[in-house]
Amino acid sequence: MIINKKHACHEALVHRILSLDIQPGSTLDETLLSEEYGLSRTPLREVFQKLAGDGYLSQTENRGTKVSSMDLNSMRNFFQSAPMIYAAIARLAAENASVQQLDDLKSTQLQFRRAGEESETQDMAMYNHRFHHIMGEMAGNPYLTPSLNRLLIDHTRMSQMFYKPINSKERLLVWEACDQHDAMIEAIEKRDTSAIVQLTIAHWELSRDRIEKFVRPDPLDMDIGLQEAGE
Amino acid sequence: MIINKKHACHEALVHRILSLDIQPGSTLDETLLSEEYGLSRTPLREVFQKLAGDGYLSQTENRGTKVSSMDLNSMRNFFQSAPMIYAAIARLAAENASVQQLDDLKSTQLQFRRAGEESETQDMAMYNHRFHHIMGEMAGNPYLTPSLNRLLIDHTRMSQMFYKPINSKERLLVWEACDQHDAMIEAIEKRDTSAIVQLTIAHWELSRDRIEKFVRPDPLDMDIGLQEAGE
DNA sequence: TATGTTGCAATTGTATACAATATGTATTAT
DNA sequence: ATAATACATATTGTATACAATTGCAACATA
Repeated sequence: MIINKKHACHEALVHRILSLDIQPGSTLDETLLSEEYGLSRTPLREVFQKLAGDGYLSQTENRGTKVSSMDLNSMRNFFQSAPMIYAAIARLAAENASVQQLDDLKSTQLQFRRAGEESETQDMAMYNHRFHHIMGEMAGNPYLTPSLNRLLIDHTRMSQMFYKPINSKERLLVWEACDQHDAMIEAIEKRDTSAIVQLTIAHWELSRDRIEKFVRPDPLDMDIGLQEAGE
Repeated sequence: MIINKKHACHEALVHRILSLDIQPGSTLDETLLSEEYGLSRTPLREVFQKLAGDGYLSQTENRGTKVSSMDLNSMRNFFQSAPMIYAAIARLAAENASVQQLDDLKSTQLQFRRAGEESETQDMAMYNHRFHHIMGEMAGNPYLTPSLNRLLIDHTRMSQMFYKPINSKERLLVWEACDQHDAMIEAIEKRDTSAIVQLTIAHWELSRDRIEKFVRPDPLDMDIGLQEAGE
């Protein structure tokens, strides 16, 4: 293997956290995981420290390590700050993106679209995550990327929570989001800052509406609703 | 002692980095520091990991730990993103501050002013740092605070670099900044969001102008300048 | 002289044993 | 029966020995 066990463990944990395989708020067992990934507790703890620094985990002294929780309060904060950061990152990305980064973004977008065609919702969420993570790298602003990455963690986890089962109507929205990615790539290539900001806001609103729609779905048929209320 | 050696080491390193006692870009010796702070390499490395996660240090695999550098590029990024984050944090702080946090802020401001009266520039920079750090806690937005705290690290370090020797004219600006702090406290107390944003922008511009003034000072007397150029 | 190879010293990374702290359970006293 | 204490167990934190990697320098070779 090219990369070492520590990296493998790090990547695996990131994936498991983003995919909600390990639920928000659940505590991690050092001994168990160290055996699972074939390393001793010392390097595993270092992985924990790094993941905690990146916002995946939260550590309490003498009381172990938990996966960062997602309560109502953090969701409120999320919706409050995401648009600003996303827009700022997008503008900087368009200004500073290198060709390698653009290639990286394009190939990620290809994989994202392919996952969409095959309805691999889990993969989609991951490639979407990577897409926006690369945008952060393009921006290259070490003061903003930490915020972006923390937002992305919870954005991806919400995706997993909220739009796992896709019905036929919602599929259209997925393709719209996918097309927006393509448009964003084009805007970055042209260094069109106003276009990328516009697109990013539209992209955000689409995502937000989907989440909102899931949280507050169309009400049931009145008759049924009243019957249930009167039971 | 109340807190343990690990915390003490963490605090000490933070102080030494912010005060430029350890210069940006310099590498840290694990063995040396572990002896200095009386702990073994394992917990010291954990301190390193945490400080790296917070942006104080940067680690490269198999190649040790360095204090985060401050080059021209990072300064550009700093000036680009600081106002946005500061303003957003200030608004949220005014909306969400608790009474304990306000008390904390007030006592920090008292210490800041006292340090100013005694011309303890080092202490001033530290209390100023804490002042704005508390504002971040007041905002209570885990997606924005990491960016704020990264900005504050370099903002404080720039203060140390740039306005160490204070001349009589610049003293007035210091008092202006100090008064702005008081006004900010008042605005937070009144939950006056538009006032706090205004004040924060003014506060930022004052700080920025001082740094700019230092980087690009008033030119020398023309005669002298021409003589030197013709030598 | 420039380049590449080999070996040594220094530094970083990992495993494991041990210490400290927390948690759960049983026992005792009221 | 309940509360408090003490003990046992599990988990986290630290020290240290050992392994792996890097960087440097001396040497050889083209």
